[in-house]
This record gives sequence, structure tokens and C-alpha cells, in this order.
Amino acid sequence: MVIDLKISEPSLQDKIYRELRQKIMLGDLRPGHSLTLRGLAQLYDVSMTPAREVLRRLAAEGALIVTNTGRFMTPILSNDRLEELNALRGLLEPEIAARALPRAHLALIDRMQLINSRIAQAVIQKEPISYVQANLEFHRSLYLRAQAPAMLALVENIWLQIGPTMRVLYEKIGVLETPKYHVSILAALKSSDEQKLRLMIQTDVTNGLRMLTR
Amino acid sequence: MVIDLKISEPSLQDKIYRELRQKIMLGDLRPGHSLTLRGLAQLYDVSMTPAREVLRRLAAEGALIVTNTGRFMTPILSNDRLEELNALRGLLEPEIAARALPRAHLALIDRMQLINSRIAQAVIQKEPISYVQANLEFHRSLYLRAQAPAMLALVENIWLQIGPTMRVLYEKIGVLETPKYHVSILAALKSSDEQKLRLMIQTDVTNGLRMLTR
DNA sequence: ATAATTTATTTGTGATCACAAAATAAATTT
DNA sequence: AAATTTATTTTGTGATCACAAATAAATTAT
Repeated sequence: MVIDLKISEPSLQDKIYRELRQKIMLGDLRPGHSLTLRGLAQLYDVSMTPAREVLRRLAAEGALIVTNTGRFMTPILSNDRLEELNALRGLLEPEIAARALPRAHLALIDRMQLINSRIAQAVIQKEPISYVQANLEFHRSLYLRAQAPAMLALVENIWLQIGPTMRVLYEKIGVLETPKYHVSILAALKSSDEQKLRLMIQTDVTNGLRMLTR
Repeated sequence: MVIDLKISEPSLQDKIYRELRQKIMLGDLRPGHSLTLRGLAQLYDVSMTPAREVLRRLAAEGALIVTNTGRFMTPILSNDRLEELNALRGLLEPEIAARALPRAHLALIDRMQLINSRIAQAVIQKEPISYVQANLEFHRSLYLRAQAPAMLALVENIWLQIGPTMRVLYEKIGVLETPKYHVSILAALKSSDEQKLRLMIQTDVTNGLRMLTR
């Protein structure tokens, strides 16, 4: 018997999808930025077919909206919508963090500390994209430990939806400060204090938006 | 100036999408049921193009999984995954219910009572699909009042993911009983008791699964 | 019989095209 | 100068095809 372990290479659209998704989540595209099938296809030198699969997929995830005439663009969130999405973060993230807590060993905490210093660096260099990227990585590296893939998927889905809007908010205010509750989060992890962790995650999330919208 | 209000008729794929989505959410398809582009296309007498858009969209929403060779099928949920998804229901649904509470007037409560009797009817007639449909409608009619579209979208997304699995669970057990916490939910609504409402929604959701998996 | 191999069939991916609707630009009229 | 009309371009939708990979069926060899 011949066993062949061929790794089925990712399809064309997967590559495009991941790149575009990343761009949107990090706020590389502003709200209302429109994307066209042919434009995207040309950009990646493929035909319209994979391009539309990508756009529709992102639309299905709420990363893009489809206008009533079928055009694709990054969403322009109303204040209500943004607050709702942030409330969802405040609901989901403390829960997933709490689930990660028992599995959060020192190696992880160290790594989070390292990521946190990258955030500080982005603040100094005034690089909003790097800032968002490192910030999300800080949270994700913790949440991954929860071994709750469905929950993580929802959280990332929300990040995706608010990506473009967060970017312009950061632009308006400038990246003022390194997130002040991250140290508290790390402390709660070290002391395995679930209640404190929940509270600090919640505060970090809600305060982040308050800081931006006032 | 001439304003013309043309309702842009829904595209071909929209119709197919909605039908298939409904089928999946109500458990009309069993877990592991595979769907093919050409099969779906033939069924609706369209070309492969709209069929694949539909399947990919549903896959993006977690209603279908894509095998590592690109085939589409309804998900076969592990116990862990099912419990995780149910925990998400238990987290999200009390929140959205609480948000709907201030807007839940008598007309709504009456309508929910009516839906509840349809559930009882489905129990008697042993029609699992009708049962699930009416049950979801009971919840949705309340949640719609929350005016929290992003939250509702997440909830429905979870319903979609557990649809096929719930169906087989109902088959195994048979539709034993009408959901006993629904009357408490209605009572909490009438008395505008948020804490009770949260608890009863939570209990209804978690108990529903416990009833099925033991 | 059972396993291995070969053959036939089914399936998703990506490319290309025609088409109609929509958005934009240009021209015309008011 | 503003509003309307016309022409042009851009855009998404759906259909069809070739192709390679994966699955199923048939055949052969052990």
C-alpha cells in the first residue's frame, strides 16, 4: 500500500481571502472603501471567479457589506452599531478569557508581556496598524488557550466588523496611550484571579472604545 | 426630479440561499449530509455559479463545513463543540432578551403565547421540524424587539450551526415535552422582571440540551 | 476471499464570455 | 448656471467550459 501525504495546497482564493481579511481587521481599509470584482482580480492577477468568492465570503462574515445594487464595500458603522458590537466584545471576551485562565501558563504570560511591549513601541512610533495588530494579538494569544473555537470565531468576527471603523477612530485621536489595563490583565493571569480577569478584560474592551469616541 | 423606487428583485442565489439556510437551521438535513455544486444547481435548475456562491456563503457562516478536499457537508458536531455552541446561546440569549424586555408589549407576549401553543401542537403530532421552527420563532420574536441586529445575527448563526445536530437528537429522544420554561419566560416578560427573564432564558437553553443529551 | 491496482465517474476550481443594470461622464436643454 | 437627457463606461450575475484532483467502481493479482 502506498500512502501519500500530500498537503492539498490552499486554493487561490484562500490566499486572497486571508490577505484581505487581515487588511480589513487591522483597519488597512477605511469605512466605505469599495471593492470590485475586476479590481481585486487584477490586483492578484486572477480571474473574476476567485475574486467574487472572496468578496462574498467576507460579506457573509460581515466584513463587507453588499449595497442593494450588489456592490461591495467596507461597512460604515453607525454609533449604535459600533456600540452594539463593542457590547458583544464585552460579553464574549471575558468569558473566553476566563476559560483560558486555567491553561494560561507562564510561557504564555511572558509572550503576552512581549506583545505588550510591541504595543508600546507602536504607540511611540505612531503606527496605528501595528498598534491594532499587536493589540489583537495580545488578546488572541490568550483566547487561543480557551480551546473554544466557536467562541473565538465569533470574537474574531466582531473584530473584523469593527476593523475599518476603529482605524479612523485611531486616526482622529492619534494613538495616545498604551492600553493601561493590559498590565492588570497580566496580573490577574499570574494570580489566577478569574473575577479580576473578567473585569479587566471587560474594562479594557469598553474603555478602549470610550477613549476613542469621546 | 423623478424618484423611482424600483425594488431590485433578489438574485437567483438569494432565493436558494434562504431556502437552504432554513432547511439547515430547522434540521431538515442531517449531520454529514453532503451537498454538491451540480446537485444543488440541478435541483434549482440553475448553473453551477449561483450554487457555489450559496454553498460557500453557508460555509462562511458555519452552516456547512468544507472538507479538506473541498466538499461541502452539514457539520457533524462533537460533544464539546455542541456544548460550546450551547454555552454561547446561554451567554448571548439572556442578554438580548434583557434588551428586548423594555420593548416587549402585550401584543408581543400574546403572539409568543400563540407560538407556544403551536409548539405544544407539534409535540402532540410528533413533528420535530415544526417543533424546532416554532421554538425558534418563539425566541426570535422576542429577540427582534431588542433592536440589536448584530447580536441577533450571532444568535441565529449559532442556531444555524446546531440545526442538523439538534434534529437527530430530537429524533433519538422523540419530542417528549413542550418546553417547560416558556411559561416562566412569558411570566417574567409580563412582570418586567429582568433577572428572572435572564435566568429563565438561560435555563430554557441549557435545559433543552441537557434534556437531549442524557 | 482480500487486498492492490486500474479504470471510470464525480466533483470543485478557475477562466472566459454575454448580458443587463448601475454609475459616471458628456452633451443638451432649460 | 442648473437641471435634464443622452452616451459611455463600469460592474455584478449567471452560464459554460476545460482541467485536475478526489471518489467510486471494476478488475486483477495475491
